[in-house]
Amino acid sequence: MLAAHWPTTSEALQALQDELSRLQPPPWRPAGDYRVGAVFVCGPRGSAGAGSAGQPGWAAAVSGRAWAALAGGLGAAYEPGLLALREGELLERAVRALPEAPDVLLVDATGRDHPRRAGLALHLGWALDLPTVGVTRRLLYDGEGVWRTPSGLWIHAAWRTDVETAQEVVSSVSGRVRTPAPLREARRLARSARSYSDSMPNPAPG
DNA sequence: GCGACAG
DNA sequence: ATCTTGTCGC
Repeated sequence: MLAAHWPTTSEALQALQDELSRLQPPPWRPAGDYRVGAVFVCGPRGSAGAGSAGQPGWAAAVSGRAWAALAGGLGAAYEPGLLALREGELLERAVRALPEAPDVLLVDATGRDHPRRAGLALHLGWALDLPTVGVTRRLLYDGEGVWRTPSGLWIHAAWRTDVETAQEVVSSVSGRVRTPAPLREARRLARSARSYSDSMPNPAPG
């Protein structure tokens, strides 16, 4: 139910975030051969700042060797604490387009480090019923539930994950480069989808 | 009034 | 987020 997962007003989102922060889903722990996926969304090339409601967007998700990419619409303009209004639905659709879900999903967003303790990484995990880990360049609120990688990224406990699990998951897919491999791949695919759209003729009106 | 503020 | 520019290290 996409609509119920992603409110379209800040009041409704804040109310949902308050509810999500109180949930206590069973913790997930890495075991055996587990698959780390990732999802990424980007806006139009050349756009900067907070953007605006209704801009086009592109999202891609990866899980092992499988991937999916799609074009869609971004929601509201970006506002700190309300990123779900802008990116939530597109992220969910990209992950659902995968032929098989990963065991745990990396998301470019925070988890407990949020004014209402329910950042987009946590929210998306709830919406997808999938354990998630947040990965960001900067903190949002107060650094609750985060671990800092040697390369300076912030790793966030999110849906069904604590800081230790988040660290273990990210470390298992991190190599020489700063960004964890699945996230790099999802980012590459989303931007590739954007380039493809840019190369296509405009759709006929009507 | 100013800057800061996940992406 | 995205783009540009510059700098450092391999």
